[in-house]
Amino acid sequence: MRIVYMGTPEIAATILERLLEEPYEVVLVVTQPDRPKGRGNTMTCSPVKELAVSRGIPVFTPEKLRLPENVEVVREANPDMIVVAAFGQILPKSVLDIPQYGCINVHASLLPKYRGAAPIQWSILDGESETGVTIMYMNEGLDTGDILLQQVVPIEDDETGGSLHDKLAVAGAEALVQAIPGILDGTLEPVPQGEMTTPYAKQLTKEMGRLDFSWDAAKLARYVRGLNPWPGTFTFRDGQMLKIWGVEACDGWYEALPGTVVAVEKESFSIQTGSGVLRVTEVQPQGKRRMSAEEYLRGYRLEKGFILG
RNA sequence: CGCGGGGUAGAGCAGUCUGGAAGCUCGUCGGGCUCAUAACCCGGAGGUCGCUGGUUCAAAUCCAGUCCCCGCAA
Repeated sequence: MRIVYMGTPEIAATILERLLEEPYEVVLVVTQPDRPKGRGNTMTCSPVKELAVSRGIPVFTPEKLRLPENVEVVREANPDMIVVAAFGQILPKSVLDIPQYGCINVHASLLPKYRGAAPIQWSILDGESETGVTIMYMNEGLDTGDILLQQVVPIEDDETGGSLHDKLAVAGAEALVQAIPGILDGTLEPVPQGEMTTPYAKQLTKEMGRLDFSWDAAKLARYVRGLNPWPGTFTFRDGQMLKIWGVEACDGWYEALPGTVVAVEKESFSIQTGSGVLRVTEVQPQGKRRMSAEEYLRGYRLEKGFILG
């Protein structure tokens, strides 16, 4: 069977790598064009492109897939099935109609929950106790196609966006290769999605990581975990950014404004929030590397009563 | 050449502008106090100040180059 694979970031590369272990023929990989990235703005290619190139698979990087000449490239690959995972572009109907077995999408949530760009992190931010992956047919909506297969993944208490991302990448890859035979022989029954019960999992931004200490400590802790490692959470101290990487939500209340440092111990310091206290255990000062709160406190003395934010 | 911060004892920082004997907090080692301690007191070890070259009587500090780490923006 001929497959055209479309995907861009790390999670899509993990899934592609697993797919390549199966006896299908991945004839073309479609991914986002190289972009200037990081310090120095060096041109960087997507993880999916990197993998495809290393395996000698043809790569197509259209700026806009929906342009007719680009659709034609996909058609000429003559795919029996198109597999899409975090591609980053909407597929026009002209592409959806190409393969006889349809366009299959791997999505990192239990649809219809968390349609959108960042389902993994939002499930943590919202305090969900479980999430999962969905294999579905694609249609013209945004993550609205009929469901073929789902797999639940629990969210641990110390789960971070990064750790959950890795788990869902593996789960998604396994679910995909498990689903494909059932799709081919028609034994996997597509089930329409219900109404979405969560807000759209909109794209994450750096600004989302700015901690508002008037929130309750539990929510702040979820943000610190969910936005780790990207985009990360931060506050300010004397105008300098201070990234917050490790925290613990505690009960307790001090007579102090949210954002006030209410306790400084050997290995941590605590901040008053709108409700409860946030105990900080790992930070990163601007221009410095990540370090434990213990290390931080040795050099950057912090006094009780100091206000962050 | 996108903008910017930084590399100083095992760790985290100050000192650099205004060159002139290497400092702070913690750890570590030894001793003391204590019923006891992660607490307190006394004492010690540990650094070619990222690397290379230059200026100078003298460079962590000034100049040039180079390697590495990080933040922002995209």
